[in-house]
Amino acid sequence: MSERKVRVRFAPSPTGPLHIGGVRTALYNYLFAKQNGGELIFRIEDTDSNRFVPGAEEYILESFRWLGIKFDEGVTFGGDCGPYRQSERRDIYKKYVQVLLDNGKAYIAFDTPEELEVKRAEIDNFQYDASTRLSMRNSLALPADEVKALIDAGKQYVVRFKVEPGEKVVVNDLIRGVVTIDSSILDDKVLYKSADELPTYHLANIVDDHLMNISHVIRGEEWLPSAPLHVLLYRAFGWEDTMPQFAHLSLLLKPEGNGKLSKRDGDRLGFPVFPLEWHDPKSGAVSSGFRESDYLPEAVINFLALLGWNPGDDVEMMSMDRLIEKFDLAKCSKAGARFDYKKMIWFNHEYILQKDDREIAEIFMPVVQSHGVEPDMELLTRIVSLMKGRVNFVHELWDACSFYFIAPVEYDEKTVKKRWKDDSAAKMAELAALLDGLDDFSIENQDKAVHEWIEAKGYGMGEIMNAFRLALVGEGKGPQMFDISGLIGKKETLARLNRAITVLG
RNA sequence: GGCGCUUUCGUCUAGUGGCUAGGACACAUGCCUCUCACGCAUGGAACACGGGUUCGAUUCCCGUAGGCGCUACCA
Repeated sequence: MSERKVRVRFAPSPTGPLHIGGVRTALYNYLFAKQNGGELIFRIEDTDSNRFVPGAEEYILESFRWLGIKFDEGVTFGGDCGPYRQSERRDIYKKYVQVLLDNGKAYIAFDTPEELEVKRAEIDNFQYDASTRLSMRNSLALPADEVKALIDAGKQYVVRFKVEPGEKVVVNDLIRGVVTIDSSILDDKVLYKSADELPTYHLANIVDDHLMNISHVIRGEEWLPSAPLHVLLYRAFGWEDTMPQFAHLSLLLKPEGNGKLSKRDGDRLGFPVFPLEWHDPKSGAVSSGFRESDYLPEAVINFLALLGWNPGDDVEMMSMDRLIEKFDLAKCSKAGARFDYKKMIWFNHEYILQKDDREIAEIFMPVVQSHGVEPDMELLTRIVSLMKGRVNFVHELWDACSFYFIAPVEYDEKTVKKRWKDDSAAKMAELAALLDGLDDFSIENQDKAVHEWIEAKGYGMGEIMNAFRLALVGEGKGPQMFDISGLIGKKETLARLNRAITVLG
């Protein structure tokens, strides 16, 4: 391979929300580009006007913004190889289709989709190829004047690639090694449709990758069967010397059962398969997204990076910079990877742990506010530092720590039974009096005073603290007691204590 | 059906001819402890099968079986 500048692309079709598998493909492209000081191009492959979904392009762009995958060039990013939307490149494709027609690598076919359907119904495994093309209605079988007449009459046609049979086509894949297929099994693919004056994927893809100086094509495994066709296309254009290197990534599979990961799996098992929430413009259906489900983008990236690739050491927590440094196409696994959403939850937990308390508090603040509470950021940050280790998602923090803001109205029955004894009220009254007498209500001072009191009286640590906890929290959970009383303050602590004494008796 | 890709613990994977087959998630147990968690420690758990090649195969080759993908005027 020559020392060509690394240029890769992510080229989705705007047909709906970006699937998580597509996100991983984009991520690998990004990592590869950045590692090699190259560029990542964002191209929109909208050659099928029937499948266009409004809003999809914006959705995809917003997804990558959230995830921190940055493009260097392409739709909305500019660059010298534009336009980057295939629907805006009609003239370019038209020109190259003509090149193929002129050098006999392609031909015009008039068979309608309906006619082909009939043919397929009649003949088992019918394929439009060297063995059948002469019996079809095309410029190879028909006299030249008739072809011209049909075109002049405005008859719709397609341009098909003329695949020469009996040739071993070799694809050198960066992940899978040498893949060889016999050109005889390939069909004469439609490259261009006169009806909408647009090419199909195969032609547009090759022309664009060539014109945009793409050096490596990193894409999903579903493209592997058509890679030989693409090689043939590069050859037909005489671009074989600058043909990009291919790397076909394994697919993402269902967490359980058979098949590839689908939206249904997410719904069934309770995890998203899209980066952002998606509102389908036609059906109005809403699909959940990782962002709205409270996943941190770092966790999604880290998890996805390790699904089908790993650096070969035991380090799993990796920042984007680290991933860029360590990524290696040759270490990508060849077999499909099941989507282990439990591990992703673990990653989310780890990233909550790793992030600054303040940063988590800022994410948490709107959740708190939605419950009608307006804490100051300092207090919330302290609470977060005490509580964040116990949750997998930021929003779970509310259930874990709402007692800091809202006094218990009820007391958990089981906990009362277990922790509130006949003499608890009396002891809590003593504790209340003791705390009331403290001028210094700091956590350290409370801790000292209460311990001395417990020791002097010969009380059990557990009986005091558990009853105290029940009074302040309403149930048997939470951090160290003085981390609660100290933060809610003396007045609130005494109020909760007194209420428990009254209510529980 | 045809063609291609693929196959190590339940899951993600390390491994590249000789290892007690390593790590992580999940699971179980224990420790910590004023509760619940976190955390920490420990444990169970895998080379799909059959032939070769070799002194020796998880590792190389060939089959079989399973899995996945493609087989459109969709990408």
